[in-house]
Amino acid sequence: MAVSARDVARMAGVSVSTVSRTLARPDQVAPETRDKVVAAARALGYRANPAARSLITGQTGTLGLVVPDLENPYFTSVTKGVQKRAQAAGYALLVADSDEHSGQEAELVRNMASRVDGTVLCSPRASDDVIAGLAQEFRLVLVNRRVGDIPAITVDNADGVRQALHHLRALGHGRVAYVGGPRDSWSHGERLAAFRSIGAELDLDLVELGNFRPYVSGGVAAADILIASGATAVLAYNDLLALGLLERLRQRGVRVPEDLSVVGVDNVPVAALTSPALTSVEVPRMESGRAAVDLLLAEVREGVHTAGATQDLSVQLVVRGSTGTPAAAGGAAVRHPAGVVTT
Amino acid sequence: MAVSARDVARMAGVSVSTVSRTLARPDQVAPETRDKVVAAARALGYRANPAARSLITGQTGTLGLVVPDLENPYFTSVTKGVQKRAQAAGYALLVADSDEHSGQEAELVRNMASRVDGTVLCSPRASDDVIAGLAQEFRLVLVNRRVGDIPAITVDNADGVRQALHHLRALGHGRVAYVGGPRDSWSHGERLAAFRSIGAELDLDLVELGNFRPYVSGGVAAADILIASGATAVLAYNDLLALGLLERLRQRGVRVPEDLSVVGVDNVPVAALTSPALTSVEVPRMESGRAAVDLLLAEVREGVHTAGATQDLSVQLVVRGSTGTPAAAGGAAVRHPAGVVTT
DNA sequence: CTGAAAGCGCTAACAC
DNA sequence: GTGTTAGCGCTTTCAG
Repeated sequence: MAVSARDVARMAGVSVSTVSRTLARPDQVAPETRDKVVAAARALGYRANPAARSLITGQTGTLGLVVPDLENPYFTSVTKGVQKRAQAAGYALLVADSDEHSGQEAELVRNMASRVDGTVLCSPRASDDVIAGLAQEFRLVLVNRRVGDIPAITVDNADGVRQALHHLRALGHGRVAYVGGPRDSWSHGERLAAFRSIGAELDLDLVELGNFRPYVSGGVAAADILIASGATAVLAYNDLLALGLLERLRQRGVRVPEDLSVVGVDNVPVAALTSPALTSVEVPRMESGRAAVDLLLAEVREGVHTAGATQDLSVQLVVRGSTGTPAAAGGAAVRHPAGVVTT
Repeated sequence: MAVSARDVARMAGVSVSTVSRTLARPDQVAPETRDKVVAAARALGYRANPAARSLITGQTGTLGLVVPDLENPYFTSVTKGVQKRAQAAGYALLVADSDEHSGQEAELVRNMASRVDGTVLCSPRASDDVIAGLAQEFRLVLVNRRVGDIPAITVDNADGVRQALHHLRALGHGRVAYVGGPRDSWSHGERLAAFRSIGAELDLDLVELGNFRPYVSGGVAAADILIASGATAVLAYNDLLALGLLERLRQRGVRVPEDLSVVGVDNVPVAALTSPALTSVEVPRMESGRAAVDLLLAEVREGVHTAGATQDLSVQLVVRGSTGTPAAAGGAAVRHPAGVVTT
């Protein structure tokens, strides 16, 4: 067994409660007593047993995180952000992966609930009802999802789509496609809605290609449909999909950006590495994680449900090689001169 | 407060110990009592408090994982493997990231030690002494590191390098460079040693380019030195480095694979997405994580230190577009006809 | 300022 | 088969 407070107490010649008090509120203890205790604790390498502490305080000193897929570089970054912030605040981090399976999310949250002081639920695919139920039972912060007034961190999806479409429009594209993500993804819903409304505003000829799994393979699957659609530009739900598109387009001999322009979302690190490099809407990945932890800790510490405390982070289009002016090929001619400011 | 065993006991009309027993060893309880208890537990949504349980059993039902960098796709995959296996075994997973800082590793392990039943320490950069000390104090399984007879999962680095060099040799390359990873990385040491010995065996003209941080930026930094070295082929410590090489080589107008062949290690998913796609030594990423958990659980369950229980996983070169026969350009002529079998 | 006492929720002997 | 008892290691009143 590890060294306990009793060992420290014995060595320092004080009682267990003094040991506890010394570590919790050093100022309420006589300086010399404190020194003795601290010395003994250090000598023995004492670390308070978190289980025993939890039992009495009701706090675990641990936070939870549930993501759809750890291998998706977007979630990887969010995870890193959450981890760093939690660590900085002295909290440990429990991580679970739902494998893009909406049914598992609630179960995972429930499983970790008794081990954590609060949970960050990132990009959940579960229904509003399920999430609302969870939030009622446990301390929850959502990322990339809005459900009632549950505290949440989101990004300005509509603005990202706006930047992308204005950019494509400015380049002269007339017919633009959207390769959708998971049907149950809230972000997908937001992006699709923005695609429709902003595309209409810009008088763009829109084509929706359907829903695809948010992996490279999804993009590969969507590419042929895209080619057949006659669009000269495409916005993908995320970079993984866009990367899959790029891959298959190359196979099919469709040149990017000469024949077709591609824009992704997330600006994951690998987007810069393909050739041509992928143009993408950068979203603050780590920052979302950090902000979520801040929200969670604010609640934990104040013990209150800071209802409605949310944050909508801004995004920024990063233009790289994969967007360009439509060529003669299958391309629509430039119908409107470029002149739209893309902020 | 959540519902406790006492609530269940009261509702079922039994004692607390019967509740506990019913959940732990249902067969040692009368069927009808069991039914009552189970019904009550379900009705109340009872979940045993893990802190209270830990306190008495000394087990936490949680495993720990420490990696150098969550954003490195290699570690991401290991993490996913660890998470999946832990989850499958009914364990929660605590994750910490040392940010490639060797000094932090011991601290992170210590911090989580009291919250977990054991820790997977992946690719640690710390010294043997530090790690040996840690292992003496806590239950530890190493990944990509061998220290004494601490249980460990490794991959056959020498064989990977062998496959890569034989492949390059078969293609006719005579002068081959190695772009090293972190000096403190055990895998780097293994790969470098194999590069030297196998390179010598093959009568290759070897050039060592030094140590670089295992990121894309490291590869970018190494590329110019590589070009100046006159090598016609290069093996990089890992794919991130290789990707950085590819990026900078393109900028410099060096054609891959015509002028220079590049081989990476890990075969991370993005290796397939560049053009030309990266040839890489595939290592079992998730599998390493799963195997590590299996080792850990074996110890936890048997309570014994299965000293020396280790596993060396095999690897496999994946040949893609980025390796080819050296061209006239800066290239050494084919000095030995290709004829080496690359297994 | 410090110690004694009570108990967090659970499990594990030990009786019955 | 089931209840009673005694803690696990810690924090926290409450006395002194």
